[in-house]
Amino acid sequence: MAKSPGEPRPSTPATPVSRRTRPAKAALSADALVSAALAILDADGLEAVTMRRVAQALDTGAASLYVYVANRDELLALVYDRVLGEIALPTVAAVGEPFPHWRAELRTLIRTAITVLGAHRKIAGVALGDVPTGPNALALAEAILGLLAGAGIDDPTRSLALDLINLHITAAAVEESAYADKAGEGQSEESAVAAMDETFGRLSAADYPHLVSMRDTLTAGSGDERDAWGIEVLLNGILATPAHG
Amino acid sequence: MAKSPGEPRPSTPATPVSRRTRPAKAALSADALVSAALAILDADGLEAVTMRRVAQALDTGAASLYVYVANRDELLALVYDRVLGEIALPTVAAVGEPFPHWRAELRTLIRTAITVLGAHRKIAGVALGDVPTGPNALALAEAILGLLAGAGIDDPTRSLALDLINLHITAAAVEESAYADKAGEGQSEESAVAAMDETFGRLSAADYPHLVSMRDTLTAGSGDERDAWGIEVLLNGILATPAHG
DNA sequence: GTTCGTTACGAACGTCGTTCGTTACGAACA
DNA sequence: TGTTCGTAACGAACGACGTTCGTAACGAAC
Repeated sequence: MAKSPGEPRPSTPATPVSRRTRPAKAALSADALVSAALAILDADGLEAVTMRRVAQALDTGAASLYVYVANRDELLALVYDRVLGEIALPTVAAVGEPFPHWRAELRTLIRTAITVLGAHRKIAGVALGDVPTGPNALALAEAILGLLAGAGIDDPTRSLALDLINLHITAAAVEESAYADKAGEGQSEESAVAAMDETFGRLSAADYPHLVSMRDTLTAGSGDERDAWGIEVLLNGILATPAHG
Repeated sequence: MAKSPGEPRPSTPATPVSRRTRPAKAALSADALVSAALAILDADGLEAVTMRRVAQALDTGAASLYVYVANRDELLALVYDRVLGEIALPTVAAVGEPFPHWRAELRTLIRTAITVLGAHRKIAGVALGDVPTGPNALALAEAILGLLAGAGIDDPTRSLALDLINLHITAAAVEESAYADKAGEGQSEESAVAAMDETFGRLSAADYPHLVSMRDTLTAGSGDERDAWGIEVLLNGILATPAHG
């Protein structure tokens, strides 16, 4: 990259070759930054999304990015909202109207959200804590609320349920992408399971009777099955637990 | 604390003043690193836990830490397990025996875990994805499994429930500490709520009917209430959702 | 008293996020 | 047409990061 830092700037440049000499250079914009950052994220992971790397992809310098984005965290928040935009949202009944298919729709929505977020490395981690308020985050929240309303759930319970569902989506997505990362890093999925199995095998049955007795069960089951079960637990639990319980 | 870096090492040191000249210097150890790291974590947050800073607290150089710890991530994993050790664990019935108080105990355990983890900044974030296998993490898992067994839940369901509960604990803890961080950063909790309220106030009722209609409800309720409700949802949902659905 | 393996550590490498002062541009105006 | 001027763009630099390397200091063993 940077050439030798020795020459401090030629006082009489032979050619005043500005970068603008290059003809068709797309204008910078926040959207362009997000696209570049997302591409790097998918290719090399969250920590590879550095300001320098994004700038390089856009054929410019890192300093130029700060015109469109306050800092790296803001850029990542924008990337997160862009990813949320990939989630297909159901059309939802109007306020006050029941919606019979709410359960199937909500199940699919949560599932899709986890899958989509999980497919983009650990980007979901940026949402843990920073209540996201991007347009796509709001649209997702609106859809979830609509489906819960269609189920006839009252306002206070719906508010709690929205938070819980959002929390579960982001957490499950982070976990899912963490697994995928590990599988891609060299160790196969099987070797990861084997390592876990070995950890349990080493445990003393006196200290950890339940863990040892469940050794086989703990490492069984695919991630998809666990995801699906978790969603059912959430839905069943929400229906069974009115606020002020 | 390094002195001025100007002199590159005197060829004939007037005093061969080694750091060992200092008399009572506690010996380094992994435990000492973890203690120092935890103190910095609590005082200044996760990102302040740098190798240099930990070394400084131990009156040594950053390079010395790598004798006891492979890298920063491993140190953070150790810190995480240390924090898990603060969680009071219930004594649990033997395998096969029912345990009538399982629900109250499990509720308290989950609540305590979230509170303890949440009290140590965003340390819980290091556990999202990296299935923790430290001694305290195993003990916590054993306790949860024991309580679930006391409830008479079958093996496959218990395995799924353990994962789900762990996921919820870590996610809820991260969120809780994120709130606390924000409150400590200057903006009070009220101003954070006010900002959120304003965000909702700006929304068009045509685009986000449910969000707008629930504006008041969404910002109501304390974090503790939300936590408690989430735990009930989990417990009710687990009971209502046997594996193989 | 000398050797030897281990622990400790200063210095350095490459990278990061971010800021600063300056340059180059294109539209507005004379 | 010629000039001005706000702003986008950028190279260089700052301070800090994780980590590695070669060397120095130590305690134990002989």
